[in-house]
Amino acid sequence: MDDNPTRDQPGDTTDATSSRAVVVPDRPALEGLEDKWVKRWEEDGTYRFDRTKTREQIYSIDTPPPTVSGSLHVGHVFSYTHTDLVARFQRMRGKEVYYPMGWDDNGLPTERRVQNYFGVRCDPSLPHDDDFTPPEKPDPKKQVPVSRQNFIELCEQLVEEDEKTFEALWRKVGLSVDWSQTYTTIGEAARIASQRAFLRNHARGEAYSSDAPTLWDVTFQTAVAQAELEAREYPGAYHRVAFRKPDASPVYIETTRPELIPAVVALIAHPDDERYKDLFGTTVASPVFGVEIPVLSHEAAEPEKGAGIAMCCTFGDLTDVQWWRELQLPVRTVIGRDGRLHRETPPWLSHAPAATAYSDLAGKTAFSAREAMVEKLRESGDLDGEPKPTQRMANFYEKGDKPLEIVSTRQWYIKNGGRDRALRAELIERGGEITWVPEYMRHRYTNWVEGLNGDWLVSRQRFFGIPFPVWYPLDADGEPDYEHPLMPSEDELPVDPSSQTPLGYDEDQRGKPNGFIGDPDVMDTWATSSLTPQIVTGWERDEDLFARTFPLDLRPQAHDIIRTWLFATVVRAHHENGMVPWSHAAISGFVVDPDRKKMSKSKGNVVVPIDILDKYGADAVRWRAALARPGADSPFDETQMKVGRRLAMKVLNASKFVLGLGAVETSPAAVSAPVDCAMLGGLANVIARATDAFEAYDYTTALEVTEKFFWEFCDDYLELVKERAYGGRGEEPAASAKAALAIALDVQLRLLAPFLPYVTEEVWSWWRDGSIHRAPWPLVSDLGSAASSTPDMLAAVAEVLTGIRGAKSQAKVKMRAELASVAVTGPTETVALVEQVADDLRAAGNISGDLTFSAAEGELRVEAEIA
RNA sequence: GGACGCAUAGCUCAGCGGUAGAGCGCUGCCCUUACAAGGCAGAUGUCGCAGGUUCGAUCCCUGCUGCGUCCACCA
Repeated sequence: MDDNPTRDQPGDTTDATSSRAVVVPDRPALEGLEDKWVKRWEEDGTYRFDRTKTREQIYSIDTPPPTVSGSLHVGHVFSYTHTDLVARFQRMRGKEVYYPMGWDDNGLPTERRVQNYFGVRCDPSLPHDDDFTPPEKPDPKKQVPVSRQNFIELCEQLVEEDEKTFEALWRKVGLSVDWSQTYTTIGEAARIASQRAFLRNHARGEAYSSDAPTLWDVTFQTAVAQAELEAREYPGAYHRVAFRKPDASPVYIETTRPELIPAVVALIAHPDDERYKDLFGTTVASPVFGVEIPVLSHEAAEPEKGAGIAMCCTFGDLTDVQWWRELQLPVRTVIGRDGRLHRETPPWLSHAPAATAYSDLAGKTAFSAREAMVEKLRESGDLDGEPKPTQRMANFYEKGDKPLEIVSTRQWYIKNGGRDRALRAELIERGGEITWVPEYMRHRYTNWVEGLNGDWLVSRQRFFGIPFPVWYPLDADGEPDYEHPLMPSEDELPVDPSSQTPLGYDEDQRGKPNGFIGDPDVMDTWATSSLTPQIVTGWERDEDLFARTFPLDLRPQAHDIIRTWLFATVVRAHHENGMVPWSHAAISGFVVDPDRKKMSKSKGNVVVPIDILDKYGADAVRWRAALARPGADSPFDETQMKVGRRLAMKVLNASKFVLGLGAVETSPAAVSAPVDCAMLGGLANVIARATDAFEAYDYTTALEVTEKFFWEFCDDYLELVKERAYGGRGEEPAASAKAALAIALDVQLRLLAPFLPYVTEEVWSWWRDGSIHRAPWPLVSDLGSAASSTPDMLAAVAEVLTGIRGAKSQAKVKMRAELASVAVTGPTETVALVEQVADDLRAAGNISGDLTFSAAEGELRVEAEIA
């Protein structure tokens, strides 16, 4: 590893000061600090991970890989800053911080961006074109079809550009990431890890394939998982429809999906429902098609809903799936993967007049088929009244805009406790092993796991993703044998079954009888990102690194993906490692717009981070981010950035002043004046409180405590000791003030360093060697005996100062105005404390006449007379 | 419908058994030799509602109301 001097743990800071020239600029400025230090930190390897450290010395972070196909908004900047605050604190506490960065470039969002950006679409049937160049001007209406491989190449090309932009932004924000430790979710390490973990899941029986009803997005033509669902309002209408008993009398059901009447397999009511008890076991005829349908009973039927008796189709909703499974009903599928009714007439409708009726629906989308069906029901007299419009909730794929259908397909699943009580209990217990920040976020996890209704569907019928390392043998008829998949050994990974062959087969046997086919599916992006702990720590790739970093210390992420990313990650580590992958989960809130609405591109309320960073500076933006407590949503208010900027400016100016006095000696032994000791006593409390807060991941309190002290330090203490520090009352009193100033500055810079990495580093460079970000976090013991046990003294003196300033403000004179007399009265003890600082007060208040102190009833009072 | 969170100054938020706090904003003053993209000073509240516990409740308990988030809800 490198042997850069900045890497040395400090200890060199104390002797560095004496031998080194202190260079304080005349006009310190915030402008240019970011470029300067980003460059220096890179050159010096300030945040480079030292892998010689042991697990106990290391603090490791499972950073969320941002989706590079999207754009970063202020919310990202805030939450990544939160992680960086913790990283910087831990680093200064002496931990070697393992802080990598990943890019999530895998999956559907990238595909969509590539389609729009280049004006292409993937057609897997096309051969690869070596010389392909995308159209110069992408035409969204006429996307050029390209082969799967060309498409993936374009994905990789675009993603690389995006990643550079993202990295530049993160560097500017000041993330103390080790930029030599990056990964992508489509990169080789991720591909190998994903396939290896899958092979092991499969070998242990945790992954299986199954041909079963699946939630299906007809736009993207892929299966989706429960975790990717979003319930949305969707306009529909109740249709009251008659099924006919053998005597032709009607049994009315209500449905919002009359187009599924050709797919009805049963009518179902609750077993205790008196209205339908007599019908159980009999059959009725479906309207229009006249198919004979059994009437059955099932507990899941709800008497209050609709007519109390439901038509069960394969498949309209998840209740249908339950009935179909539990009542062992036949499959009568009419909706295909493209969301249209099958073009061929289904066998159970092959008789006249059903076939004729169906031919009018064949090939139509669900929407048009519904209209056509309603017309037929009207004609046949089976529609009772008019359809009643309603807003119903329907499941959507979170990225899609058409309601999901349920289609029977073969898919890969990973067991997640959704169908196994014992596993579910184990996973809930794993959630309990994690320290949640904030604590109440654990409920989101528990709730989700308790509500699971099936295993985790991990296969997607897409292109830009990690393929399943699976082939299937074909029988003599060319039919795949899904029960006996062919899998590679781990040392062959990564494999692409569409271009590589399984052991014992030749490429020319692909797709031939007695040959093989590759599994065409890719893994869902969560199936890869659920392995980020393993990917970043070098699981099965770099056992040495793995031993030093796994399980990790921290998983930072937002609350909306607890059910997806966090839970999936726990599932994988539980299966593979038998433990939770990290000890802490820190959950960030969102940045919302001033109306408390979540920022989203479609609402047009997204704030672009680079503009804010350029305008106020990274330190200011980080300061604002730090005020958002873990888990709490935070409204974006640009005016608050100004406050952060002012703090950063104040750090520069106050430092310039202190160091300009020549106050650079930080020996506590030189501090003798009681008020100096009192100030350091207050600072000792601040160190203790900020440290405790940071240890508990409460960076907000750490900042508040530190910042409050800093402003008081500037407004009161600096003003108070200015004259004395200039040497107005002799050398020893001046030396005490200067030492106290230098110590306080040194400590406060370090306390502020995680929040304001740029200004603190800048000031540090004026008088210290090495990076402040590798300096040790301050300890109360650094202040030695100089910190007095009466920090109240400074507060009392500040109150008198305020009284003096108030008198001048009221008299509308300038603050330097001379005072003829000042009388301080109040509680005996407080007055006694203040009296010890009489000389400083006299100088700070420019009191030329009497300054008297006397005990009196009531609060501390200051009477001042203008000269 | 379920879970969780929130409700304190105009705004954003601290506080959490003992006389209500900060920053922003607002008002006034000050070109002060660290700082005018500044400094100083000042005003501002039935601490959501109703009960209970307590000598005492913004704080603890119960209920309610409102807001937010996640989940469930397709007959």
